[in-house]
Amino acid sequence: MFDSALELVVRKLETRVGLSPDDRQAIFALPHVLRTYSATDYVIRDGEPPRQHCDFILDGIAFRQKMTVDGSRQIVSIHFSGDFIDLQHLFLNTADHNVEALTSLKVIGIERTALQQLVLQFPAVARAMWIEALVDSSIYREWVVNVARRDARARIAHLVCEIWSRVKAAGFLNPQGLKLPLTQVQLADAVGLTTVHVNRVLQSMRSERLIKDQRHVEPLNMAALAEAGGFDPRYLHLEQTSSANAS
Amino acid sequence: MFDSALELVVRKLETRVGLSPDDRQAIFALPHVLRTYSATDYVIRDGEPPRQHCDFILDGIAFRQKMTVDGSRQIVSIHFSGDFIDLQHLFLNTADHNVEALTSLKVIGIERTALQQLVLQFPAVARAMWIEALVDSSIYREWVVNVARRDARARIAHLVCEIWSRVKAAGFLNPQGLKLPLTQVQLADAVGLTTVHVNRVLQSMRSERLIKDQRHVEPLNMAALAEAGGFDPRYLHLEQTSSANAS
DNA sequence: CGTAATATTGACTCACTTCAATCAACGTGG
DNA sequence: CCACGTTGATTGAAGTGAGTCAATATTACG
Repeated sequence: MFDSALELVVRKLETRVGLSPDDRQAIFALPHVLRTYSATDYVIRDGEPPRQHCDFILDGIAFRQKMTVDGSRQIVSIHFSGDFIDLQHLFLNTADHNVEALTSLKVIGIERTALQQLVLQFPAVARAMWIEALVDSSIYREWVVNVARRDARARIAHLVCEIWSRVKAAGFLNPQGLKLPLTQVQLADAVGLTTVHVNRVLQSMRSERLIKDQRHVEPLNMAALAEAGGFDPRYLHLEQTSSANAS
Repeated sequence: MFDSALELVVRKLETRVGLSPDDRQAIFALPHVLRTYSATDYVIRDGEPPRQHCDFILDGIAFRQKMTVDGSRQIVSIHFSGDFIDLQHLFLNTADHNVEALTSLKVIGIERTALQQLVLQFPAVARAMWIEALVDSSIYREWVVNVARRDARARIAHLVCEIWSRVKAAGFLNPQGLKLPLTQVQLADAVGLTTVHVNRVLQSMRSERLIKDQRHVEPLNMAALAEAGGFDPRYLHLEQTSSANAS
C-alpha cells in the first residue's frame, strides 16, 4: 500500500532516467506518510519554514500563488498527479508563496531530510530531480511570456494547451477529457486578467467551439487551440530523458 | 590566472554552503576555458543542443529571451557577474530560448560533463547549485507576478529594485551606482510593455526623482522605488545559506 | 560628418478594467 | 420540499492604461 505510492515516484523518475536496483531500493526506503488535503486547504504557506515532509501528488490538483502588496493574486503554477509540489523547499528555508489544493488532494509526503540525502547521494535520482526542477523553471519562463505578450484569448488557449499536454504526458488523461475545476476567478488569476474579461473571452471561445467549459477540458479542437495560443510544447521538455548518460 | 576565475565560482558557492577542502579541490580541477562575448552576441541559441561548456559570468551582463510565434520578444531574465548563465542546460538537452550578451561579457566556460559529475558527486556543491537553481525559479515566479499584476510604473520600479538588490548582494555595486546599459527597447521587452509607453513612464519617474537614467541605476531613492514597485526582496532568498545542514 | 540606433512626441484607438447589478446553481436547515 | 445564503457566472455601461502609427529629435559612433 505504502509501497505502491512510492512506486509512482519511481515511475515518475524513470520517465527521465534509468534507475538501478540500488536507486529503486533507496527510494522505496524513504520514510513517508500518506496525506490528504481538502479543496482550498493550504499545502504551503507564504513565510513559513519548510515542513518536515515534501509532497508528491498522487491524485488531485494544486496551485501555487503569490499575492502583491496591494492584494491582487497571481497563480504562478498548477500541479497535477505525478508532480513534486515542493522541490522549491527541498533546499530553501522560507516559503515565498502559497500552495493551495484546488481539488481534494492525495499526496505522499516524503521526509525532507531523507529526500535531500537521496538527491545528494544517488546520482541517477539527482539527475531526474534536476530535470524536474529545470523543467519547472522552463514552464515559469513560458508563463512570463504568456502573461506579458499574449492577448486574453491566446493566454487562455495557451494555458489550456499546456495543461492538456502535461496531464497527457503524465498518462492521466481519459479520452473524454480532463476535469479541471478552475473557476473563472482562478483562471483569471492564472492568466493575469479580470474575471469579467475572462468570462467574455470564454464566451467567444465557446462560440468558436475552441472550448466547451473551462471546468472540463475536452479534446474539442486542440489543433485550433494550439494555433490560437501560439503553443509550442518544446518548453515542456516532455521527451527529455537523460540520454545524455555521459555519466 | 585560470585558477583565479574558478576562485570566483568557489566564492559564489560558498555564499550558500560551506565547502570542504575536497570540494574546493574538485572545483579547481574542473576543466574550463575563459571566453569573451561582445555585446549582442548569442551565448545560447533557441533549438540548439547544449554546448560543451557551461558559462559562469565573470564580468558583464547577459539576458535571456523568448520569442512568440507572432514575433514579439520577451526578456525573461537578466544575469550578472557571479551567475551561472546556463544551469538550465546542465541537464536538459535542448535550448528553448536564447541567451544574449547585453554588454561585452567575460565568462568561464566549465566543461559540461565535468560540471555534471561534480554536481552529482559532491553533495555540498550540489546543495549550492540546487539553491542557485531554486532561486532562479523563485525569480521567474516573481516576474510572472510583475508582468501580470503591476502597472507600468510599478513593473519598472520593481525590476530596478531587483537588479539593484541582486548586484548589491553579489558585491558588485560601487557607491555611485550600477551601469545597466538597457535600452528602452530592452527594458520594454523585460517588463512586457511597448517602447513608447516605457519612454513616457520613465519620463514621469524621472520627474518624480525616482530614477535618473535607465542606463545607469543610481541609488537615488531606493526606498521610494521599492514602495512604487511593491518590492519585497524575500523572493531573492539572499540570506539563504544551507544552515539547514541537517545533513 | 553621415548614418544608424535610440529617445521623444502627438494623435488616435482599443483591449481590458471597473463598478455595479443580475442570474443560476447548489447545499443547508427548518 | 421550499426559503435562503453563498458561490460562481453573466451582463451592461463607462473609463483608462497602454498600444499603434508615424514623425521628429537626439545621440553615438565609425
